[in-house]
Amino acid sequence: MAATSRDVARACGVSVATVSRAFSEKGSVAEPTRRRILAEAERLGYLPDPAARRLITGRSGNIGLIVPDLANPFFSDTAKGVEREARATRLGLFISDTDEQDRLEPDAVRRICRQVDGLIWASPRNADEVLLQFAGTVPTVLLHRQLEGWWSVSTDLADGMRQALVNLHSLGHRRIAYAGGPEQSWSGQQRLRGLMETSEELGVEIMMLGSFAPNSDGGSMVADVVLSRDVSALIAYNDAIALGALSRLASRGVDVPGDLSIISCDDIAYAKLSAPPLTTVHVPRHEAGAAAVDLLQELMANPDAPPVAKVMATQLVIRGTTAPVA
Amino acid sequence: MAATSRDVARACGVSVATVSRAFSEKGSVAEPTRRRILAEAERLGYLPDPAARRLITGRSGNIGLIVPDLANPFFSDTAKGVEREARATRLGLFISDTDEQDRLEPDAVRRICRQVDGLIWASPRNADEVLLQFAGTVPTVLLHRQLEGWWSVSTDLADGMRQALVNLHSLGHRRIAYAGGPEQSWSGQQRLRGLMETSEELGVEIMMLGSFAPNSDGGSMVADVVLSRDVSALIAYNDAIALGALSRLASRGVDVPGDLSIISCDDIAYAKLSAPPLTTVHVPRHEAGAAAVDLLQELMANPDAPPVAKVMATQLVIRGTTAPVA
DNA sequence: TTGTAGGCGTTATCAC
DNA sequence: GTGATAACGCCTACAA
Repeated sequence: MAATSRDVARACGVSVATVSRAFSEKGSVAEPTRRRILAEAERLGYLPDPAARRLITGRSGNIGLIVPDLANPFFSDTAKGVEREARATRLGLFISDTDEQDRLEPDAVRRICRQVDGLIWASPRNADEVLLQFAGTVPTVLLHRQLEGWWSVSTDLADGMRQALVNLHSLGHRRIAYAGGPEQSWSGQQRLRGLMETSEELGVEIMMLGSFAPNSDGGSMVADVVLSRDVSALIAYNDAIALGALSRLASRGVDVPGDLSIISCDDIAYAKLSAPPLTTVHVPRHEAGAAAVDLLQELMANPDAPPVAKVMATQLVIRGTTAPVA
Repeated sequence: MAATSRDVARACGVSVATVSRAFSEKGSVAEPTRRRILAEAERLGYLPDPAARRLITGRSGNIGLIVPDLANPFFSDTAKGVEREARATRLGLFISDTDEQDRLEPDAVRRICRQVDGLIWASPRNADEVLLQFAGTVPTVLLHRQLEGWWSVSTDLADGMRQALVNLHSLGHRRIAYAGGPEQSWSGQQRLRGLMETSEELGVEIMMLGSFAPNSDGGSMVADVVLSRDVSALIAYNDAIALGALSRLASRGVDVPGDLSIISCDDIAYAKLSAPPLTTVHVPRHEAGAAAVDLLQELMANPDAPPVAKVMATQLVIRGTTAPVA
C-alpha cells in the first residue's frame, strides 16, 4: 500500500494539514519544516493521491484529447503536439480515438469529461448540433475546426488552396481538377471555399472529381479518374490521396510532373520521400496541437472569457510533383 | 455542478446506498427500484464520480501507455491497437510520450501510475535496471520488449531477419549489408541475433554498416554508405531508414532493385506506396498493442499469476525492392 | 506557522 | 432488499 499524508505527518511529528501545505506549493510552511516533510515523503515514496485531491479541489490536472484516428499521421502528429505541450505544462493526457466514427464521439466525451479539467476535441465531420449538446459540460477547445461561440484552433486551408491554385496558374495550368475528401468535413469546406474564391479571381474553372476516401486507396481511384479527364494539374484533398495516386500513376506509366502536376495538402513526413517528392500545402499540425493546449489553459483559468478562435497559417511547399504546363 | 448520488436518492425517495447499488451492476436492488433510479439519474444527468469511486475501490478503470514517440508510425499504430482494445473493454487510456528520451520514462511512470490500474510500457532502449526499479509498483506489461520475470508482448524480429536473409540468399545474393538502428534497442538485439544465427547457417557473411538514426535522415546516410561498399543487397533496420535510403538512391541514379535489393522491417502504411514498394518484414504492431491490453487485463485480474511473455509472429512481405542478383 | 475538524462523492459493512 | 454510517485520502476554513 502506498504511503499517505498521515504516514508522513506521523513520521515528521506534524499534522496532515502541514504535509498538505508542503505539497500545495502555496500554503505557508516554515522552510525547515517543509524540507523535512519533503525528505520524509521522498523516503516513504509518498505522493498526494490524485483522486483524493480531485475529489476536494475539483481539478484533476489532466486534459482529454479526442481524435478520429491515431494511426493517421495527420492526427498522430497533432496528438504529438498536444502531448508535448501538455507534458511541458505538467498536465496528464487522456486520449480517446473514435475510429473515424462520428457517432462514437458523444460517448467518448461523456466518458472522458469527468476525469479531466478540459477537453481538446478534434471532430472533423460531426454535425454542429452534436457538439452543441456538450456546450458548457467541460472547458473545450475544438481542433481543426471552428464553431460559432466556441474556442478553437484551426489552420487556414482556404488560403492554402489559394496558394496552390495561384501557383498552378502561374505555371500555366488552366485545366485543373480537384479531388475532394469526406463531404461533411469542416476543413474540406474551407478548402472548397478557398478554391472557389480563387478560381473566380483567376478566371479558371476547376473540374470537381468528387469525393474520395482520404487514404491511399482513395488515391488510386483518383488516379484512374483523373486520367479519364483532360486536365494538366490535380489538387488532392490530402497527402494520403496524393501518395496513393502517385503510386497508381507510376504503375500506369504516367509521368509526374511531366504529364500531370499534383499538389496536395498536409505535408506529412512521407510527403518528402515519395518519388518525386510531393508539392503540398504544409499544415502545422504539431503547432496546432500545442496551441490548443495553450488555449485550453487560458480557458480553464478563465471559463468566462470570450471564445478565441485561433487560425494558423498554412504554407505551400514546392517540391517535385509540380512543373510548368507542357 | 453535476448531480450527485444524493440528488438521485432524494428524487427517488431511496438512500444513496441503493443508488450506488443500482450503478454497481451486482448489488441486489429490486428491479422496479433500479429502473426508477436509472431513469431519474438519466434525467438529472447523474453518473458516478470516477474520482470518488476510485478513492474507495482503489480502481480507476483506466490504463496507461508509455511510448517513445507518438508521431512515429510504428508507435502510433501500436497505440492505436492499444486504444481500440482498451475502448472495446471499456478502459480509459492515459498516454505519455517520452520524446525518445529514456531518462523521462521514470517520471512518466511515476506520474501516471497513481491514476491507472495497469500500465503498458514500450521502452525499446532503457536499461533493465531502470525498469526493475518499478517492479511491483503497478501491474505492467512491457511492449516490444522482453524482460525476465515480467509480462510482455513482443514480436519475433529474429525470425523476421531470418526470413529476410533466407529470401535474399535464395535470390542469389551473397554480398549483403545490414544497416542497424539504435545500439541499445532490445528489438535491435533480436534482429542482430536472427541475422547472426542465419548467416552462420547459410554460410554468408554480413557486412555491418553501423548504427543509424531510425528515420529517413538516417536512411539518406545509409544510402551513401552502402554505395561505397561492394554489396548487392541491403537489410535496413526499419522502413523509415529504407524509405529515406530509397529516396536518396533514386536521386543518385541507383536502380532498386536492379543494382541493389532492399529489405526492411515494420511494414508501415507507406511502405507499400514507395516506388518501388518496399519488401519488408511485417510487424503486427496493432495486434501487439491489442494483445498487451488483453494480457494486462489478465494480470490485473490475477496479480500473482506467473508472467506471460507473448511473442507474435512476423512475416516477410515481398514487394518491389528485391530481385535476383544481377 | 501550525493544528483541528468538516467534508468532497462514493462504496462497503453492517444492521434491519 | 434497503438504510444508516464509517471509511477512502486529501484540502481548506478557522482557530490557536
